[in-house]
Amino acid sequence: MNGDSVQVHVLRDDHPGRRLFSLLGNRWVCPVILALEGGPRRHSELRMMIGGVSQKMLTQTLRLLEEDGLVARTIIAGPRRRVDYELTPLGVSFGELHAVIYRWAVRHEPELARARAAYAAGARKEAK
Amino acid sequence: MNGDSVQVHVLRDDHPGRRLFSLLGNRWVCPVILALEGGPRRHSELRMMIGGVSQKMLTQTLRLLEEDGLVARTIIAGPRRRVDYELTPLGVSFGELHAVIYRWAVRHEPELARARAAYAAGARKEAK
DNA sequence: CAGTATCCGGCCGGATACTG
DNA sequence: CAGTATCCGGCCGGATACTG
Repeated sequence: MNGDSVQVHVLRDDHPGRRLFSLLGNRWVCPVILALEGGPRRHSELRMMIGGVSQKMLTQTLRLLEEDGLVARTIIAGPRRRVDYELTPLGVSFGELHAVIYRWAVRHEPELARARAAYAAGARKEAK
Repeated sequence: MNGDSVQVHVLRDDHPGRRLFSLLGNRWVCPVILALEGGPRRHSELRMMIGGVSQKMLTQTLRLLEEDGLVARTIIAGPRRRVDYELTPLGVSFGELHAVIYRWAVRHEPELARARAAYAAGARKEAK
């Protein structure tokens, strides 16, 4: 609630939210989280669910999420080895946060589109 | 609420939230928004408030926010020309969203730290 | 299948010099 | 002051080849 106390911390490079923000900005983090909301998935299943992701980027993203404890990786040994990925409770909570942001985006989409159109149309003329 | 409908859209490259997420991940967007929550500021004031930002990055970030209608740029002509930046109503709303994310980060910080420590300590050994 | 290992072009962001 | 214009190194992410 106190804007000042938030400001002091958030302006620093290592504040608690920094890593979270960069996680949110990551191209594949949100798609992966969403794909996992339906339950545990294997690497190959995820690749098919998420269009356009390369094998390297998918592995990299999964490691990142694993490191932050949002995703758990389980190896099931046997004649046909398999590897499952699933959301941890923390990952589920993160998914809810994601939904909040997404809803904000959807709600304000018209305003955002209008602003961009105005800017592109040359609102910058008078600024120049 | 319906996870499926969100999923369908968010997996695409051009969904409404995409741009917002990349905005949140931007290194300087949040610091600038926070610095502007105290009222209109000039370029040079912002540079001093936000440690470590270069002149180029500050200008670039302000243009980005201006383009999305989160920040308004006003030129006050006169013998001593000056340029003010301030949050639009949309920008203020965005700041509130930011606070929600920040609070999530603070609340879950202990869990995140624990997960990272466990990962670094070699939770990956058994995975290898 | 679920990765690791390389190569490699493109973009991002910092430093520096210059302008109305 | 509030920028624009360049240069330039480093990292990010895709493509490709190889492995247990």
